[in-house]
Amino acid sequence: MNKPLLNKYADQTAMLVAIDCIVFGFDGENLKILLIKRGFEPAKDQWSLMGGFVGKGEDLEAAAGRVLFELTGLNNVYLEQLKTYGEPLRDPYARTVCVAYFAFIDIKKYQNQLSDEYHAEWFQIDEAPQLIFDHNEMVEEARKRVRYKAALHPILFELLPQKFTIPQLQNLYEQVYATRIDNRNFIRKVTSTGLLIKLQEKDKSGSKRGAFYFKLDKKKYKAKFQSFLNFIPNPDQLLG
Amino acid sequence: MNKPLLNKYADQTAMLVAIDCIVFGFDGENLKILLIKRGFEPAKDQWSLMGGFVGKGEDLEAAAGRVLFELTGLNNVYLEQLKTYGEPLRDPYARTVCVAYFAFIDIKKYQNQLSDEYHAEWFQIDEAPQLIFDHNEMVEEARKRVRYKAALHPILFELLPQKFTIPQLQNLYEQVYATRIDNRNFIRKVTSTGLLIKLQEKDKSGSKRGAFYFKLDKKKYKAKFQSFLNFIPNPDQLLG
DNA sequence: ACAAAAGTGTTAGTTCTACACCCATGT
DNA sequence: ACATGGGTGTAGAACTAACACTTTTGT
Repeated sequence: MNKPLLNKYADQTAMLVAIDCIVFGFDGENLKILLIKRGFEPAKDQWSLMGGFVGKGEDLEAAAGRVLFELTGLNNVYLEQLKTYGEPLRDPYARTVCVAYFAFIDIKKYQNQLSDEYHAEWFQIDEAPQLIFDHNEMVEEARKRVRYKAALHPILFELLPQKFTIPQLQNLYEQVYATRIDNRNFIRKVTSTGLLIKLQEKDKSGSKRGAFYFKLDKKKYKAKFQSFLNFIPNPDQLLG
Repeated sequence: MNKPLLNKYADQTAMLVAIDCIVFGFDGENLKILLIKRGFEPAKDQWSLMGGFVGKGEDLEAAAGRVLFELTGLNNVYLEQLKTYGEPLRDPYARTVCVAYFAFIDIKKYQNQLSDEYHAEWFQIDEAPQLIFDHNEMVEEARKRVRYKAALHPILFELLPQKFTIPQLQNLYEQVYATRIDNRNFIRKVTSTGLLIKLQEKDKSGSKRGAFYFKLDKKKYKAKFQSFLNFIPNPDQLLG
């Protein structure tokens, strides 16, 4: 801005604004998050969420997208603003307000080599290390938000490849909610949404019989995304 | 912070951080929002949300609470972080990242005289004027969020006085969703939650017969706040 | 007596959950 | 032939939505 600051503005304290991303991935077995080894002080070499400062003329979501691209080489990642953290001492070095985003990526699209400079690693959520600043709290809130949202909306499809099987999908829900789901009821629910298109092809990697692949009906997915779908039985009990 | 900035930090652009509050109130008839006439440039004398800059050692939520207190004279207001807005040009005067909160207050507790310096006024939402910057967008998103959340959680009680009648409560839901609700089904739902304690006293202002007052069972309210309560029939259709 | 809002029950349809067996295939 | 995971059906319970009349009381 090249205008002179007005009185009301002039007295204010400017702060750094950062974004951090909680990146979730699913490898078919476990739900994971992507962490990096921080390359600079403070807290150099400690595990951390991937983040970065918001640039001068940069929008918040654009900053998150940029940071994700730097880390994963992926664009068009599912990205949602989680919450903004502004506790004055959260970053011991400078007053930094942090807008946290969570992201879902198809873990198989992740290009490990691209992120060598960050020493990025996937962790099972329960086995994740201690993180810097308030990042553990962010991860916890992101998990809660994901559980909340996925109980009502078909958000978890963003974690799967384009072709997936229903057992894979069920396993993903079971991971997210750390619970067992009855497969007959689950299949009935997901198919009754009309969101899935059955393919001829089968995935034989998981069993001898093989499981049919499905893909998302993109149009219906977009149309129904805001509907309450109720994938999870008794969700109340699982949201703690 | 009195340490020297590190390289990684030193190059970054500091920004102003503000909070804005979408303050909802309910007068028994209509759902309203509280707006002020902005007292300083830019956009002096235009209608605006109540807001303020985040102070040097101040937490975000504390800043929102402070601003609300300045405006209404009330403490312990229901306050929830909505979303953070950071479009680079959203404030034409200086790069300002804004953390928006929404608040619910019992409109009768509002002390009009305290806010004379802001020229605050209650507006029916549909009759609200054009607001500065991106504030109209914030109001729209807050309305959506309230509709979403109130369909599942007993949040709207925060808008009512301690004693309220079921017809008042129903009217509030009807205002929020701009819909008519069947009173028999509504009563059954709210009473079956166990959240209400019936008082002996009646409110005779609305009818000759009078309607019994109820109050919240605070313990159950806290315990059940996270449960999915489903107050609204077919909520999908109403959330647009 | 009547107007105006409060309060009360029932039924049919839908959805939810719990539950157990057969199927297809590779080895 | 058998082991492994994939896929299918049903019945009882719970919940939802649609629906209309009686009660109370101030005027």
